[in-house]
Amino acid sequence: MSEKVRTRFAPSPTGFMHVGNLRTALYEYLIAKSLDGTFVLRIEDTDQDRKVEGAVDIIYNTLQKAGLLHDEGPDVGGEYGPYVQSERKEMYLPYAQQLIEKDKAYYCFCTKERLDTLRENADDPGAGYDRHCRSLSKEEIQQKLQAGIPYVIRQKMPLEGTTTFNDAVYGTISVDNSELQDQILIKADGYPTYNFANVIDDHTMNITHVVRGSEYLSSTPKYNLLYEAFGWEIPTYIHLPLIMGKNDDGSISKLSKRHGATSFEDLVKGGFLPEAIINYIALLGWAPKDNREMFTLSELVENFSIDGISKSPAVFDYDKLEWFNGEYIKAMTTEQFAEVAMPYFKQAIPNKELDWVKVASILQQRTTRLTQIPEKIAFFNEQPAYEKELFVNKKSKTTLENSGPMLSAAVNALDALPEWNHDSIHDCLISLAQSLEVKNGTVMWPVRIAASGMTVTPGGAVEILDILGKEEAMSRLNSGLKKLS
RNA sequence: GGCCCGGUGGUCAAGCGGUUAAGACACCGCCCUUUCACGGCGGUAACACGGGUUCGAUUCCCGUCCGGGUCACCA
Repeated sequence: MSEKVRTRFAPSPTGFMHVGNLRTALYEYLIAKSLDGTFVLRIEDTDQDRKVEGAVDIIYNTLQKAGLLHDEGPDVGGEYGPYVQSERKEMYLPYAQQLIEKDKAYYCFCTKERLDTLRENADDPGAGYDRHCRSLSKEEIQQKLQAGIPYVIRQKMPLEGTTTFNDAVYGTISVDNSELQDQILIKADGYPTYNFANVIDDHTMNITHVVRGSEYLSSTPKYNLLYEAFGWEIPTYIHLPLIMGKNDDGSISKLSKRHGATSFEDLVKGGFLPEAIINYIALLGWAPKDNREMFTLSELVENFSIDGISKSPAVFDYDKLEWFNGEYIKAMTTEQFAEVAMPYFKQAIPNKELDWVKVASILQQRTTRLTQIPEKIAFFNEQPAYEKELFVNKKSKTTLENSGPMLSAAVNALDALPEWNHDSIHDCLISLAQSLEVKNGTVMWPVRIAASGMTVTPGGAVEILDILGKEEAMSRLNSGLKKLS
C-alpha cells in the first residue's frame, strides 16, 4: 500500500504571519494537494515565554484568507490529534527517556549560568556545550535526580563519522558528526525543544514530506540521528530557499521587519490582495515549466512540482508584487472592485453618496494598491485650493488667456444641458471644441482643472463632471472662472 | 571563525554540452489619448573569476572570490 502524502504547516504563534512562513505554508499545501495528499496544521507553542494572546487566531485567519485550508488541525480535528504541542506535552518525555535507555541521550544538570559563562569564556564562537554531563555515572545521575536538581535531556551525538541525508531540492548533504552539538531535547520546564517535538510529532502524525526553510538545512543531520535512534523511517526533506530583503546599504539578508511590511496582515493593510500575495510568493523560489506567471491557487495546485523549486535565495520585490496586485485589480469586474474599494472610498469621502460604481470604474485601471485610492479621489469630497497656473498646459494648448473663454463657453453649454450624464456631457464638450475649432484638450483641460483643482486625476473632465453632479460641477466651474478673471 | 548552501541583467527567472542566452517586474523611448494611468510597439541591461574535462562549456569537475544560512533551555 503506497503511503498517502502528508505535509504539515507548523507555525509558532508569534502574533503575525511572516511572508516566509506563509510561503512555506503555501508550498506545503501545494505539495500535499498536487499529490492528492493531506495538509495538516500543527501549532508549535513549546516556548511558554513567547506566548502571544490571539496569535493562533491570526494563523487561522491568514490561512483562511489565503485559501490554504487545512485538512487536519486544532480547529478542524483529525485522527492524529491533538494538534497543539502544549497539549501533547506528556508524550515527549517518554520518547526522550527511551533515547536515554538506548544511550542516545543523557541527563544534563548544568545550570543556565554555567552555560552562559562557558559561552563567554570561549574563544571559539562556535564552541557550544562542553558535554560536561555526558559522562556522569549512573549513581551521580540518580543522586541528582533524587535531590530534585533541575535537568534537561540532551541528545548524545556521535563523536566521529559523518551523517548524510538527502534533500529533494538540495540533493545529498554530508556533515561531520563532530560538528553536531549535544542539543537539548527536553527543557528544564519539561517542554520539548522545537527540534525534538518536531521529530516526534512529524513521525507520530505520519508526515511524509517535511517542508521548511533552508535555515534548517544545517540542523537536519540531528533530525536524522533522532529518526535513526528510534528506528523510524526518515521523511522526504524539502528545504526551501530563503526569502531575502534588501538592506539600505545594498546588502541582503533574511527578510525581516526592517525591510518594510513583511507579514501577511501588513501587506493586506498596505492595500495588497490576498490572491496577489499568494500568486507572487508562489513564484519566489519556484517556477513553472512554461513561463506563465498568473496563477490562481487551484491553478498552482495543478502546475506545482517539486523539481521546479529553486536553490538560491530570492529577494522580495515590492514592485513586482504591486504589479501582480494591479493585474488582479484589473481582472475584477467593476462591481467587485467597488466592493473591495468601498472602505477606501468611505475613508476619503465619508459624507457624500456618489455613484460608487462610476468612481470605481475610473479608478480601477489606475490602482495598484488599494491604499492609493483615498488620495486619488479626495477632490470629490472637497475641492482643494489650487493656483490658477494649473490652467496652463502646453500639450493642450491652454494658457491663462484662453482658459477663461474656454471655461466660460463650457459653462454656458453645460448649463443648457437638459440631461446630465456621461454621454451628454461628452457630446456637449466635444462639439464645443469642434465649433470653436480647437483641439479637444483645449476645452477639456480647463474644465477638468476647474472641476478637480488637480493636475492629475483619475478619469477625465467628462467623468469627473458626471460623478460630481450638475450642481456641484457648475459651482466648481464658476469658481474656476472667477479665478481666471 | 567552523560547518552547510548558493552565484544567469537592478529584481524574479528559463536554460540542464552546441541557443542570436527566453520571459516577467523595474527603467528608458515612441504611439494611443480630454490629465494621469491602462493598452500597443521598441530599447538598455546578465552567464562572478581562474583553471581543467571536451571537438565544443552558462551548463560537468576543482580552486578563488562574493553572498547567504547555521552554530540557544527560539522556533
